[in-house]
Amino acid sequence: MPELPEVETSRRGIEPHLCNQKITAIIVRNRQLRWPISVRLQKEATASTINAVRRRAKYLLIDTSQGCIIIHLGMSGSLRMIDNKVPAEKHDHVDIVLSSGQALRLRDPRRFGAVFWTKNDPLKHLRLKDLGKEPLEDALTAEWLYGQSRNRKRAIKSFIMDSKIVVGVGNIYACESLFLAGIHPNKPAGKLSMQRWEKLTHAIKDVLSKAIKQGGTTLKDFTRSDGQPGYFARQLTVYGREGKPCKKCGETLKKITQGQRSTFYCSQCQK
DNA sequence: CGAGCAACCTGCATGC
DNA sequence: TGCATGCAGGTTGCTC
Repeated sequence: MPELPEVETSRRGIEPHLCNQKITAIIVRNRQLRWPISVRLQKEATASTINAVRRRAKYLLIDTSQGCIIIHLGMSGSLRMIDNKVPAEKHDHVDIVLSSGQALRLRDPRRFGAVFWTKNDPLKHLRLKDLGKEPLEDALTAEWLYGQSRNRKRAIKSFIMDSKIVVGVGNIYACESLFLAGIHPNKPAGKLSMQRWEKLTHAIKDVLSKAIKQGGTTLKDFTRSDGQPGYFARQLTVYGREGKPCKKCGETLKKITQGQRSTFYCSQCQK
C-alpha cells in the first residue's frame, strides 16, 4: 500500500543489493498485473547488469546494461531481497534473480502493480512521460503551484493528488498535508492565496520527507524474510481517525468522500 | 475543465 | 462457522 515514502524507502533498501549485480534469471509466476508483464522482460533483461536504481513518482527504475525495468507497487505491492532458495508464497509474482544468490521478490496480492521493460529512456515511457513535478525537488515551488491552480475550481485535495501536477501525494499524505497547512480539503484550488500555497507546499515536502526519514530508520534490513520491508509505523494526525479528537484542538475529526476516496479532516483547524 | 463512476483484484474487519 | 457487505495506501479511462 505504498505511497511515495514507501517507494523511496524500498528503493534505498534494495539499491545496495542490486547495483553491479548480473541478472541471472527472471521468474514470472503470474504476468497478469495491472498490465500484463511483457515476455520480452525475461528474454532481454536476463544476463544484463544492473547499473542503478532510481525513482520517478511512485515508479522504481532499475537501469540495466540492456534496458530499464520499471516497477509500480500499486496498492498492495512490496519488494524484498531474499535468498533465492526461499520458496515463493501465494502472491509472489516475480523474482529477479541475481549473481549474488539473492533475488528481488515482488509480492502483490491485489495485482494493481505493474512491471514494464523498455530499451528506451524510461522517462519517455507512456506511463511516465506526462508526470508532474517531484514534490521533494526544488523545482516544485509555491509560486509554480499557485500559477497552475489559477482559475481551477477543483477541490484542493484532488488538485494536489493529480499526478499531472505533482506526483507522489497519495491519499494519506494529501490528508495529512492539508491538515498541517490548515486548509479545508474542499477548498477550490484556484482560490488559495499565495501565502496559503506557501504553507501547503511546505507541508507536503515536510510530511513526505519526514515519512521517508522514518522509513529509513525503521527499515534496517531489507534482506530478512520476516517482517514487512517497505512498511513502517506512521504517525498520522487525521488519516483514519474520524470520530476521534483532533490532536491540535480536540474537535471531533470528520470523514467525507471526495472522488471515491476517503478524506479525513478537522473542521475547526482547516478552513 | 472537472465531477462522477466503473474497472482492475484480494484480504480483512464487521455484522448477522 | 459461514456468508454478505464494505472498505483499503493507486491509476486509467469513460461519460456527462
